[in-house]
Amino acid sequence: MQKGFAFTRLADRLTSIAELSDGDLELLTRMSYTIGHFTSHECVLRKGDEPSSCCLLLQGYLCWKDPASGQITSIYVPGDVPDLHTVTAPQLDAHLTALGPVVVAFVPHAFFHDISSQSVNLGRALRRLGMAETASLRNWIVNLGSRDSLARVAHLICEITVRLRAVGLAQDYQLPSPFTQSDLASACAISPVHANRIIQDLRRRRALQWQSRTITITDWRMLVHLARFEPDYLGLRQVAGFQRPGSIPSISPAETPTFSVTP
Amino acid sequence: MQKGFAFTRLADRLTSIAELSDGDLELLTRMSYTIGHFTSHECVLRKGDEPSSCCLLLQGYLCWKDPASGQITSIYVPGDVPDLHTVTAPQLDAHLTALGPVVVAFVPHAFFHDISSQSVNLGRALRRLGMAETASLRNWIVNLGSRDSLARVAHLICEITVRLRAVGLAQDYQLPSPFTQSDLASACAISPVHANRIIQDLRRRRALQWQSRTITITDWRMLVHLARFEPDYLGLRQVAGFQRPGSIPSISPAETPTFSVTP
DNA sequence: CGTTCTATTGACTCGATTCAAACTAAGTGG
DNA sequence: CCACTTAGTTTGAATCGAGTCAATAGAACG
Repeated sequence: MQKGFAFTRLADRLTSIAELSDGDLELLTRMSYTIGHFTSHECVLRKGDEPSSCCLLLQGYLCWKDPASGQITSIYVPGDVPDLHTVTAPQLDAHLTALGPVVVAFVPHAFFHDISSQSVNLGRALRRLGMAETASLRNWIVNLGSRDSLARVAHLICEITVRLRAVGLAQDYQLPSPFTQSDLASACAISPVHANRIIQDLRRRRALQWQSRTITITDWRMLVHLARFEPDYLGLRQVAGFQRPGSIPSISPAETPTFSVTP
Repeated sequence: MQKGFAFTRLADRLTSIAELSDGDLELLTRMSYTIGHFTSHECVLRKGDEPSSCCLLLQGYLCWKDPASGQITSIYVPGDVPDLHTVTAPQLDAHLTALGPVVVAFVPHAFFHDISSQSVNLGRALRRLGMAETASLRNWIVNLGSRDSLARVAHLICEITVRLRAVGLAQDYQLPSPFTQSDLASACAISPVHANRIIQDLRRRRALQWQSRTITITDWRMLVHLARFEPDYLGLRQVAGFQRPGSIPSISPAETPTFSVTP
């Protein structure tokens, strides 16, 4: 992993939700961190911990998991800082768990204090990062509450795809899926058996493939439609294939790829 | 409604999650606001609005409601500021709706800017308010995802009760319920018919009464047990009848009232 | 005093869970 | 490199919680 990788991840993520100046980027390069590696289902942080640094996710997926029920309450992609809130309130009320192999950068709380005091703009960007999280939680409540299991699974896959693409990953609508179907089930609040049936359904509809730990979306439009996915809530400045309300549509239709079904 | 009522509500709420100095309280008294009244199911704010003030709830209940599905994603009690996040990102992605008659104070964004720049302590208290909200959302995901409908309803009632008591209301375990059973159903993601059956079940178990727009909890322990309610996530400094982990139990058992069943 | 909203009840249906078993892929150590 | 072990996926059958529909009863409101 090349030097400055952590910087790139964080810069990409912040840029996806806010405009950063050259000065802001310069501040970000001063980030100090230590690297951590974790294997699937390993706890990066445990309920009750009071860390003095934050986890910047560099590679793989993390999730918050309620220890008592096993319910997953949110999922993170590279560039995310799942425990950013520990800067203000350190105590954790859930396990931060790896979904597949994971690489993180532990960044001292002080860094986030420093950059928000040195740049109003970065401070706001970090607050927006937190608010994007809140919006995402609300959206997930709507999902669990109002959509059937097919739509839930489709929605989760749509969300992960768009978030990966927002930081330059999954450009070709292929995403690593190192997590198990049971993990997916825990996120969608359905049984593992049912999750499997839903995935088979999505395969049968030729919306996606899922093999050798990779999901390949073969019909993005169908998936979006099944999920009734509207990515506004993610707070992203642009989403390929979607127009933000009130902004001038600047993305050509060609940006939404048309897939051929290759068996 | 007496003068300074809005101050009292906000001060009580902030005190429930953080210690405030006399100077902090002095700052709070400088709050300027205008009063608004709303009737049941009326929208206080609508999706897409970009308000320049926040809603401090003085009386009644408010909720965020997803317009498309009708799903309620969170409920607020007096002292709460449901749209505090609009200070940083004004655009709303849901309707803020009254559950029964409501009185709010509209407080300019500037006030919150001012107090957080003038008192580090108040700034942190406001951030904690936001984080209590996030924790609450996560908890609600766990509810929808992992508990059956009886536990969900019981949990919601437990949460509302504890939050009311944290700001000095519902001292006698009686709480106003100006909302309908359908509202409750929308929050718990169950059908109105089923909500009704759950409530009857709770009545049959003699856990509570619900009549003339009032809920009377007749067996708090049973309700807590049915809900598997653990109020840590609310971030309150003290909860009567519960000990905070790591703190010295300072509340005598007598603080948890034993109820006689009065038919 | 009727109109409207809310609560209640029963019958039927269906999506999703559970249980159990078989099958496959992925490690691990001899 | 194979035999063994473990983790993950797939399938079918039985069951159950919750939803829907429809009709009635009751409370609140103008």
